[in-house]
Amino acid sequence: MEVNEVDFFSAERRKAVGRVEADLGPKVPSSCIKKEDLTIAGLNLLIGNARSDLSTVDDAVLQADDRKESKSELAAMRDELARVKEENQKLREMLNQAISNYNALQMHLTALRQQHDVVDGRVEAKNDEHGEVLVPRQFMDLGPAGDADEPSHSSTATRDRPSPPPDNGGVRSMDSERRKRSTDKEIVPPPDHPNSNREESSTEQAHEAIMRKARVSVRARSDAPMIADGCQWRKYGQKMAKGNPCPRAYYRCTMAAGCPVRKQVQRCADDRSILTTTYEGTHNHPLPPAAMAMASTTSAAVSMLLSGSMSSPEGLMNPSFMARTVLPFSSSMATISASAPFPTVMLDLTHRPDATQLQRPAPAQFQFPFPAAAAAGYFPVPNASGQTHINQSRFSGLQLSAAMEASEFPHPKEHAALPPSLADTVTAATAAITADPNFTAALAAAISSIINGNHPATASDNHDNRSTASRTINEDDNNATTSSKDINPSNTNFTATK
DNA sequence: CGTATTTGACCCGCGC
DNA sequence: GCGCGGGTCAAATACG
Repeated sequence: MEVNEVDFFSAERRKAVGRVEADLGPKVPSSCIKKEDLTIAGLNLLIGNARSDLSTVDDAVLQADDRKESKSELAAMRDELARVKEENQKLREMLNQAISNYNALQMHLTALRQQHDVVDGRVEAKNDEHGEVLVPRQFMDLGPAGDADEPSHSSTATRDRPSPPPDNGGVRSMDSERRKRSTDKEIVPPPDHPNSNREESSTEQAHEAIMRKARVSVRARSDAPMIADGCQWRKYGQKMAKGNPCPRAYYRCTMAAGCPVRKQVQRCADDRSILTTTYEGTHNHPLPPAAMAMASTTSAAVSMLLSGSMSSPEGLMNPSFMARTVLPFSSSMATISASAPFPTVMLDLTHRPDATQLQRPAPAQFQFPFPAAAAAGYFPVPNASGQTHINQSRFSGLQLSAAMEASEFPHPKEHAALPPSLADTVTAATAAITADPNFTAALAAAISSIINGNHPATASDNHDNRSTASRTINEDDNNATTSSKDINPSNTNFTATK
């Protein structure tokens, strides 16, 4: 009887393991790359199946665990269970690897679509030149390609090449962008397009508008003027913000001409060792691995916000739902705010880990702490309403060596500004967090899993950045030097360290 | 000399 | 309509 039970559960486990292995074979990620559309759906299915199978394994283990007591083969069963659990753990790691690959694949898909859209945009622009389809500039600005053909980019580049004469009545090109941005707040549907489905384009407009405006904030302790996130930035402004004696600095991504991504960096008024970096926009160019964390996080967060704000904010922002789904454990914080003016995700990396977290073994998977009671404000966020606070992971507990950080980001000029003592482990941790694709994968995959559960169609679509369409200006301006700088893509150290 | 940063001016949205 | 604050521009300046 006892032996039969063991055999039964072992058989069940083996069957499940077999299915998981079949699903998660090492060829999964690469084989899925070939067909974009099939890739996302296929991986989603695989991940879902794998999760289901792992649950079966868990159940078998638990049931066996319950029944084994007082049996004569207790010791043998324990050994067996230990092996089962170990195998189970390995399978989980495989699943996480698949999820990471899936996420990387999504980013790859995003890049491919961006390139595709650039081509489309140019084709469209060409048609316009021939007068077949006259699309008003304003429409172009409001369209899905919005960011890419923003006149702002001409102004962005005007630093380095002579500005065209202000023949528009002295209104700077950036002003039209600002007007457009203000229009975006109301998500005004675009003027009729001869070949467009108004409803569909309206939805796309809304998605694009939110994508464009969504922000990711990172709070981290750092003495450096700016955290290293793998991207190249140029400072274009600084302002004193009300209520904070520390100036706020404005940076623009210079890794590619016309990249719409910007960030603001400001020290916390209360604790000046805390640096708050707010990212806005979506990169219109492929990113080095070290820079994909923020981009992916932004994209995933926006997807989440989209799926929630568009249909069911309560459902999306239900902490227990998210806790069940993706964030089973945790200690420091991430905040997701869908409230005005911009949907914002804030990651608080300033909290020291506790001992248990430091001691916990670190399987290469995302384990975001997320107590259900984390609904009340834990750290100050401008938007006080409609927030969900997510207690997040042991990322804040990363204690990476300064040497690792240095080797990770050998080039960006911002590093030159870092204090000579790179022994600031918090800075290193921050950099690691923002640069670690595993973090990206963890957060993005977690968020994507929610999205896929609620809105299967939106997860990958929302990564679709069409902002590069019809971007034709200043492709060769001053960014050549910075963009040519080699960002060391090898960040496997972080994975190994964790 | 080319590039990046600084900084005062400007524009816009918003609240009153 | 006006003032305030946020965000950006672009000439001046600094830097390598």
